[in-house]
Amino acid sequence: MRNVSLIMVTIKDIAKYTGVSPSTVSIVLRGLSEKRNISEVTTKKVLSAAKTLGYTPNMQSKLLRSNLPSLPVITLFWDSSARQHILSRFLKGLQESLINNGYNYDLQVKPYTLDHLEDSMTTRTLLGTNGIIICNASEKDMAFLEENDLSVPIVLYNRYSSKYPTVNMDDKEIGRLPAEVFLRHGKKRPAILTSPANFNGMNIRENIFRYELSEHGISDITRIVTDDSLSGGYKSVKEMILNKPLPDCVLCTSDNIAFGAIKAFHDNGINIPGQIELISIGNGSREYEEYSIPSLSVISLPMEAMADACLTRISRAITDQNVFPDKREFSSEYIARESCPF
Amino acid sequence: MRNVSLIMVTIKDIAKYTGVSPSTVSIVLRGLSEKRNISEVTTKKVLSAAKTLGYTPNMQSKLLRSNLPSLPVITLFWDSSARQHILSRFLKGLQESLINNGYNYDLQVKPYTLDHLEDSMTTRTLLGTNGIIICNASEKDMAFLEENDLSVPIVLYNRYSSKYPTVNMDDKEIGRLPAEVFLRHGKKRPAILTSPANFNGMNIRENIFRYELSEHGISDITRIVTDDSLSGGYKSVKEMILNKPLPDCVLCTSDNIAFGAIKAFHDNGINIPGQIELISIGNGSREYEEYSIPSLSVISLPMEAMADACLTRISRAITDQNVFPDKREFSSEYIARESCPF
DNA sequence: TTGAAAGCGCTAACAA
DNA sequence: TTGTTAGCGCTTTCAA
Repeated sequence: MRNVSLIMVTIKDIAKYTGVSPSTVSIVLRGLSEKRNISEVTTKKVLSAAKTLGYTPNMQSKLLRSNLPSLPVITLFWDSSARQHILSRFLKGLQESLINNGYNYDLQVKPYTLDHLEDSMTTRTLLGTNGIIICNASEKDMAFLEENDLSVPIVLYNRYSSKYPTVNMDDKEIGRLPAEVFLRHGKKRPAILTSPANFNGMNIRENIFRYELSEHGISDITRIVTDDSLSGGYKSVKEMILNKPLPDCVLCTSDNIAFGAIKAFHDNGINIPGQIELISIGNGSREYEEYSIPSLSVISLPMEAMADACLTRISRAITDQNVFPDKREFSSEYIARESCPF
Repeated sequence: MRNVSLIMVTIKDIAKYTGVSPSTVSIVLRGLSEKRNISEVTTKKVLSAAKTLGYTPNMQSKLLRSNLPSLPVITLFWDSSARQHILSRFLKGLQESLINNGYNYDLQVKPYTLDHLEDSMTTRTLLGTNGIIICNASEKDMAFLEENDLSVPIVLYNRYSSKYPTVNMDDKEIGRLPAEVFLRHGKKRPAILTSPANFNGMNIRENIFRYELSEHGISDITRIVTDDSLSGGYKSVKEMILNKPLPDCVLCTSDNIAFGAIKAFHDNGINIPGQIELISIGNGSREYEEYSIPSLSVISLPMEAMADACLTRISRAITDQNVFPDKREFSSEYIARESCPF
């Protein structure tokens, strides 16, 4: 559509093109012609040149020249395909952390497409930021991060790495807790509704879940893989219903899947928790969990605390220069609500 | 906590402090000591000086110096207290628009606190961006925008102004549509669950809703104001139930309120849509509307198209210099689902 | 009414 | 092993 030349047009170019000096161009472009007594002829000449050449001001230069104290910039790379509510929870956590810790940073969010982190991490972006928090990197994105030496401090949220500081939840615990609940309730026929594992923590969670159950003689677990969405959860339950016997308890690996599943059970006259108890790995919004029908029992993830931990680490990396990749792991807890009481 | 000096420490300062030249400092700080044969003594001296002085690199300078073609930056100012899912819908809309139109922009999101847009729009931020999209500005934020002449092109989402280009939905239509549905269904005792109007469109919607109903002899409308959240919706319905007679139809001004209301009706054994029909102004996620129990009938807002329109306007403002404040208004539609069929 | 020169913080080339 | 110099794009004196 638009012709984007790779070499940017500068004030100098306009000056050369019109035959006036750079300073005059600068004055005109900032709308100060009148105040500075620039002739109308010159003004028009410059403005039209700017348009034809496709001038866009270089904001770095303006900033540099402005001599304003430049706050360090922290960039949050966010997988924009993530349909969950996490972003708002995470952002809120970050902002609270900024305030509580008295940090003085300029926070910005850069959406990126899963598997294409590399494309978003241009040299320009790297040069333009003092610290980076990366959320939900895919395996492919992780490979990129592991293989390349980026010049900016990076903290990984919910991923493991020996190269970068990481902030995680205890995935083993996340798998163990729901198993314990189901066992305590004497359940015998569990099912797990999950989406393709786009990070290894998901495998760990599921494996520990299975392991704990198998330790108590339960090894026949219905497993349905779908996409991480409400429609995915809905479809997988419909599929489940075709294959009797029904499970007596279900673990959903995300709130999206859980809400879809609940709707499907409801539509088919299956009572939650009467016939089937349901627990979700609570990666969504608290309120949406509390006000669903029935309200959703979850393994609650400490998103806000994790956001704070990410910020602390990045801040440390920015102030101290040399940082070793530490691993912070947060604990989760079971929150019993209607879909699986106690 | 941390001592943030307002004047930033530069490489020059470190040079003066350590008695070596700026270039040496630069080399050391970028970890090139070995490659460039800088002595260990100097290296250590510089690094420790950087730490004690609290040096953070000025990224503008790095960028400027790097000579990389600088993509124009578009900043999305987002009210971070907004609990809705809109951000993800809006962002997705923006990104699709970027791709579809072949725009070459660097997109960034800046969260801000409602009523405090002013604080986020620092000179620095303004200088650092080529175009701004502002979402959900409060009345106070709007006053700030109207009173000040900012140097960067701005487009307003979901707000009106004679100063800036705006992208809106047709608020009259949004008020009219649900009224028409309820009238068509022969409803007599409507209620409206709403939150404090933080922009005038909300008043317009409600006034037209009331007007349309009054035109058909219905002027006794239950009205409950609560906060825009699920708990708000829940509370307001509990309050409503105390004051018999119950309405026979309810308009919720946001999905959050609607979901809370639905839960409250459910908990009190009131059938939706059997006893009460419910319509929401659908500012949330499509999927969450579709898979709620019952699924939510909404006035559907064309978020993605609006995001595209915002981007088009900003792009136009960036390329052409002089732009007049046009007003684009999008049409909404009624989507019938279970909570109010037909 | 316009232009020349200096400098914001940083780095690369070259000199010492 | 380190320093000097020039220049990225822009704006602000000051001079013409």
